[in-house]
Amino acid sequence: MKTPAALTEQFRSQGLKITPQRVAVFDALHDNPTHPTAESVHSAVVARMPTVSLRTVYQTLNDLAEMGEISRLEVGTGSARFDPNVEEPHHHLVCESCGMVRDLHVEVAPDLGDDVPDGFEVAGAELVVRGRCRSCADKD
Amino acid sequence: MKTPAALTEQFRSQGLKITPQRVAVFDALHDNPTHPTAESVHSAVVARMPTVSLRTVYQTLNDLAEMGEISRLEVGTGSARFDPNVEEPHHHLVCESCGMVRDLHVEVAPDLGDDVPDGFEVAGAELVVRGRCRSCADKD
DNA sequence: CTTTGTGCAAAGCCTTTGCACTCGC
DNA sequence: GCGAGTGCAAAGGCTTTGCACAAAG
Repeated sequence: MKTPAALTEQFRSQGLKITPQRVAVFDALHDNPTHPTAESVHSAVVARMPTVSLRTVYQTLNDLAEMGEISRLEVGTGSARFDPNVEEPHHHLVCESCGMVRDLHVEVAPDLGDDVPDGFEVAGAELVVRGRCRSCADKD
Repeated sequence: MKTPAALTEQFRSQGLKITPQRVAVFDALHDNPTHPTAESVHSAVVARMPTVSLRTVYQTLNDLAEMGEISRLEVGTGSARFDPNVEEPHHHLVCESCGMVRDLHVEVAPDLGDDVPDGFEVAGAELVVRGRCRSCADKD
C-alpha cells in the first residue's frame, strides 16, 4: 500500500477531499499486516480520533478498494478483511480458531488450462489455507 | 454425496427423524452440480412440497454439513453455497458477473512448507479462481 | 408418549444508505 | 458558498433462534 502521503495526493487528484478522518484510516492501514476488519480499523482510528464513525471508515475502505490500493478478503470469518498489501501477489493462511489471517507467499501455479471451460476469462485466483495456529493449538 | 436413501439411513442411525421435508432436501442436493444457495435449495424443494420453510432447509443443510456429507462454501457472492461433492477434493471457479460456481479439478500442490509458520496445523486449502464465464462475456 | 422437527416471525450480525449538518476546497 | 464528507440511526440481506404445534420413533 502507498504511504499516507501518497494516498492523500491521490485522493486530492481525484477530486476527493482530504479530511483528518481519512488520513487516520490511511495511517491505520499503512504497513498493517493483520488484515483488519472494518471494525478493527474503526477501533484503531477511534483511539486517536474518538468521533470517527463506522460509516466513514467503511466508505474510505471501499474507496481505497475501488482504487485498487487495498484489497478486500472474504475468508469466511464473518466479516470482510482488508489487506493493504496489493503490490506482491500472495495468498492467505487462516486460523479457524482465532480468525488470524496471515500472508502466504507460495507459488500457486496450477495448470488451470486443463479444466477451465473454453471462453472463461480468468481474472485471478486466491488460495486460502485453513488450519489452526500454534498459539491456538497450544491452548488445548 | 451419498444417495438420498443412504442419507436417510444415516439420519435414522443418528437418532434424527426422517421427514418428507428432509428427504426433499436430500433429493434437491443429490448430484446437483450448481452449488446452490440455501435459497435455491428452498425453491427447488418448495416446487414439490410447498409448505417447507426456509428454516427447515437451513437446518437440514447445516446438519448435513456437520456430518461432512456436503460442504459449505463462502465465495464472496453474498450467500453461502452448498456443495454436495465431498468425495473428490476439488476447487472452484466463480463467475464474478453471474455468480455461477463450477468445480475445478486441478492439482494445487504448492510447497506450503516454505511459508507456513512452525506449529501451524494445516487442515485444508481452497482455491477460488475468479473471472467471467463465456455467456457473461458474450453479453457485452 | 417423549423427543425431535416444523413453521412463523422476530432478532442477530455485518454492511450499506437516507438525511441533515459540517467542512474542505 | 457549493458539493463532498460526516455522524447518527435506521434499513437491508443472509442466517439463526424462540416459541408453540405437529409428527416421528
